[in-house]
Amino acid sequence: MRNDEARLNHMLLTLKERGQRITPQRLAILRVLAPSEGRPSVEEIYNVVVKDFPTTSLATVYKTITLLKELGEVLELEFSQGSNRYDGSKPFPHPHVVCTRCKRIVDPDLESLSAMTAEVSEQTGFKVVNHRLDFYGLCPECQKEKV
Amino acid sequence: MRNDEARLNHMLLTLKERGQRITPQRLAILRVLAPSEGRPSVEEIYNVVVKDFPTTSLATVYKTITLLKELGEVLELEFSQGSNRYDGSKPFPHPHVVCTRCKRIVDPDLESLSAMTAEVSEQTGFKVVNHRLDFYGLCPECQKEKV
DNA sequence: TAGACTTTAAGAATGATTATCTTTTAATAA
DNA sequence: TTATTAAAAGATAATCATTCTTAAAGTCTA
Repeated sequence: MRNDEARLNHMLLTLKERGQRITPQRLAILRVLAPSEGRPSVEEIYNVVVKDFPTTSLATVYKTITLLKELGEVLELEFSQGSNRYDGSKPFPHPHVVCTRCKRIVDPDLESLSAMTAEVSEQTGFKVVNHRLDFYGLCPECQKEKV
Repeated sequence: MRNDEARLNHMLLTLKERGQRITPQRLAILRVLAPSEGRPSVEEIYNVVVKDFPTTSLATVYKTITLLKELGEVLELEFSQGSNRYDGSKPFPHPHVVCTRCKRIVDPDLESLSAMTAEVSEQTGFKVVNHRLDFYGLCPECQKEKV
């Protein structure tokens, strides 16, 4: 997909601008994160990268992710149980819809989001700068399944 | 507050109905959870309970929380770093507004919520059964602070 | 009160993440 | 191209919330 390539190049540019080195391991990690299909966990990224660079350490993946987070080039989806997941494709806050059965994640495009953010500010006086909006339920396919 | 007492009684009733025992430790835990001011962590609940029952174990608090979650009497707020927090006062999904500076949490009453849920269903075909809607930003007081 | 079953307490185990420390390497300039 | 050097990688230990295990204590019922 053309878009993934653009994301990869953008991430590379950001690293260079900040004086960060482009190592083979980092490039391999970026290649996994740029499309971010399935929003991989650190473990999953590691499993891909280790095929090409067998000496890669989990610590390297963790450190690269931390760097990318600081640069605003990856979105961390936190889960208190199980591992966190990472989206390098859309590294800004956005709503998710998660199927609790097959674990599929969809990014809806919600017109009502700006209205809700406005309502939050108006009602609480908060200056909203970030959000985590996740909806959980059954996707169309899983609704058809019996059990 | 009258309301806290009603919550406590409701929780006790639920436990009894399900054939669960009301032990002194459990009662002490419920007393902390019913008002849920500050949405305490397991550690914080433990620190209160251990004053009256010095032999109490952290495991007991964890097990009671697990039981209450199963009975739908407490809402778990997950955080991948730091501990989870628990709301026994409003044990159903509801939006939060969190101050990233002073950590204060406010429950807004959002009219736009039903519209957004409808938009999610319409657009994705998901049957939405749950959500986690958290907004992060600065509360009015913290906006006034300089740094 | 005895017996059966729960719950508690204490500490070990787990698992994701972070920290530490040594070795290796990418980027720069001679 | 090579030497230099600060950054990054790799290996492994440490951390910390949570879960598990097992034995002792408590609760309820007959």
